[in-house]
Amino acid sequence: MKTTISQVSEHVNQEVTIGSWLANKRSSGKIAFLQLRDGTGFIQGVVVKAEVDEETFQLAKNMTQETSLYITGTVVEDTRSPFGYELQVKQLEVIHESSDYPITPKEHGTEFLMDHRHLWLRSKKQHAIMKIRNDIIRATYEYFNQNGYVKIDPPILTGASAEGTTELFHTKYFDEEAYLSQSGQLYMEAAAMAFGKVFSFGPTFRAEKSKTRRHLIEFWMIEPEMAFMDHEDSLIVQEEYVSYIAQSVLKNCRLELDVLERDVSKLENIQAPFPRITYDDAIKLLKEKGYDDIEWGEDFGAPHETAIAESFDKPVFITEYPANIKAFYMKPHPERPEVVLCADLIAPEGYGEIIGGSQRIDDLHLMEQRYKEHHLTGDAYEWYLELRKYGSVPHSGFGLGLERTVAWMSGVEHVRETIPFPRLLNRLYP
RNA sequence: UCCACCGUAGCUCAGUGGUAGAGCAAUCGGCUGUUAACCGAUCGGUCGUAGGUUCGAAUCCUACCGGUGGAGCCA
Repeated sequence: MKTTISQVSEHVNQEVTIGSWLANKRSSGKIAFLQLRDGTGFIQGVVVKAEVDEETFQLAKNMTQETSLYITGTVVEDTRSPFGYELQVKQLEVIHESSDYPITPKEHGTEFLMDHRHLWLRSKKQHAIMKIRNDIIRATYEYFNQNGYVKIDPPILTGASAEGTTELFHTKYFDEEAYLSQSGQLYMEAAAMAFGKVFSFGPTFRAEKSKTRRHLIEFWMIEPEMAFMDHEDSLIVQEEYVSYIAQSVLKNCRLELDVLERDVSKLENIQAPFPRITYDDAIKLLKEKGYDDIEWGEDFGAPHETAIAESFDKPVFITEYPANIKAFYMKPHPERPEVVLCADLIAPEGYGEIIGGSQRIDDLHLMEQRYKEHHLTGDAYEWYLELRKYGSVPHSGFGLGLERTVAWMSGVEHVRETIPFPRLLNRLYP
């Protein structure tokens, strides 16, 4: 009977056939251990010389790394196996013999692994990270669908940008100039006015020459936008959603977290509500901690964010930033117009900013004033202004960076391992 | 873009002025419970590129190319 490694627990003491690849092997004169993978998991096949014909045993002994094969044997429970099960092999059928597979069981450097990303994805740790990524995406759809959101897909080719400050990728749109989307937000605001509560999930592109463990040139963002919800309502959605993801990963990815040696107590702690600190108090906190390289009105650097996050045992919201260091569309605080109704969610353990969100300006005249201040002119922005003209309502939204979230949940050091084929500074291949 | 460090065998690295090394991988042999298995043998190099100093350069100097870590910017 054909099955997969993930299904073997349902076939104990039965004979099964599994299409698989040889990840590694060990052998002695009379027994061979085949470490097999099939995409759904990893299992060990045991080939005992006395129990198979000579040809099969020789085949097992000489099999090369990453050879593809159909393996037939009896599923047995065995406590010596990390998966709880083993395959007592009866028969081997090689599909394709691999030779000189470059990624060996020993250590490799970053450049070599990145050059072989198409093969690196096969290894156990990368496999675990991608499974966690998949579960976070699945949990995202589940959470927003359960809470009455409609998934809306903003365009990737755009004629305008949400935040003019960051560098954009330029491209030709026939005879016009176009940009690759760096955020779907403006379109999601239009969608919220049509569907109430919406969310998007898609790639975004930033032509920033960033070179840190938290940056990718191409990354995926989840951007909910909610009509009739103010800043406070939005924070509640954010902490509920992030908690939902964390608990989902804990429930569905135990094996993967184990492979990654993730300290699960850190994930168990991700439960709403999250602590909040205003920008004003964050500045005070930093001063108390001895940081004298920042003044009110300046944005936090990575070390500042980490220092603030270290003061809390959960992710923390930093709220109400000065208006002049934030995006033009953010709504000013009603009593303090020098700050805006926004929040960044900072993850613990140095994973940095996971979410940026705000209540949006809903007043036409104020938005027109912001347009003037930011020199936003031309047709590209006209439609966005119209959203404030035809039944404008209070609304809020946020953007969650998927790769940073995956890195955080998985406990991996660098976001380049959290996307199948990362686009980095100076890396467009494979 | 700036700062720091690194480019030596397929991979990970040692070698700091006097004949190019180890472990892993690969190939051959041994081993009945291995967990990055182990033991023996074999194979494997224009020391990133170009120039300079020197009797002699992987080693010292200059430039360039590539990489890694960090900063800024951001999710």
